[in-house]
Amino acid sequence: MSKKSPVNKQRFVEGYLGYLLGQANHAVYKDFDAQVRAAGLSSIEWRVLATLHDSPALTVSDLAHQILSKQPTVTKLVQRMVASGWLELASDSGDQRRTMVRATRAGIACARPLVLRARKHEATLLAALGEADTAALKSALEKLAAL
Amino acid sequence: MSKKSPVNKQRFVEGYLGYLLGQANHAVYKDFDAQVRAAGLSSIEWRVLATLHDSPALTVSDLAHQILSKQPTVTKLVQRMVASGWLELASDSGDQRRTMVRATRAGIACARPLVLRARKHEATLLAALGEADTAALKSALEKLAAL
DNA sequence: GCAATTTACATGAAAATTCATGTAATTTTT
DNA sequence: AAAAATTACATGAATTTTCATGTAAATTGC
Repeated sequence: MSKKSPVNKQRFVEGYLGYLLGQANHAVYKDFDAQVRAAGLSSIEWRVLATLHDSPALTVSDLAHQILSKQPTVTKLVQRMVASGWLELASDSGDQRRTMVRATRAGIACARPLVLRARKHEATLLAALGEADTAALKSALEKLAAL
Repeated sequence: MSKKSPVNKQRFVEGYLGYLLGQANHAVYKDFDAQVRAAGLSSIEWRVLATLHDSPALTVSDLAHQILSKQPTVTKLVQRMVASGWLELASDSGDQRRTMVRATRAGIACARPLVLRARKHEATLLAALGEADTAALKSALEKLAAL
């Protein structure tokens, strides 16, 4: 690995917010990813089902926005997930341009145990952080996300 | 867009740490991304140069680890960036298996103005957060990244 | 010091993503 | 109400990423 010097900010990326966020994100996600793969999902498919399993149908664009991906990516991802039986499409009677996407029973069934594990995993992490830090962290992240 | 209800945690992803981190990460990165593209870099190329512009040569694996990517991805990314003149390769006399990667003058010259802008961008964001929240945030993120 | 194992990277084929653009439905202008 | 502009999504081609595996160098065990 690499020797860890205590608070060594020689290099730009050390301490840089973008890098810290990326690292934390990656660290948090990495453990859990194994469980996602074991359930037969890719990371992005998990994000889709985590979003849709307890949500009414979303448009392709809304879904793309929620999972932080681009519209063409999601169009094709959704097509694959429909073929896999995890999602289904419907049209919006009010606006024929829209493609409404929702989870099927199978998709929800696939997501549910993962959601439970995700909650547990999060609880473990947050317990390690402590309540005070957790509250501060979530609040700061929400502020950042809101710009 | 979507109506914002105040603290509505009906849906799983709302308030979920993985989602919050992803959102914050995305929000922070998104503004800045335009400047990266304007400098002729992709996001991942920026990460490489941000890492290498002020660092001694790294192995391909170390670089992959630092930019949170996989080794084959980085091998090929590096090959492209060598062709673009931003990186150069060297061998390690002690271990012939290694490929050492470092930024060229051109790569450093490309990165430097972006680094300045990244610092400014970060300062703006953190100013909006406030000093206390900033300290708490960075500390919590470091803890998370350390597992 | 040789065989077995591990480490570091490269690579080919397959899959996913992205960009640019296309098409159709809706909304806005005038 | 027709034309213009915008919105929502799909798609083809090119690029990038990923997985599985290959190769060569270094390390470990005996």
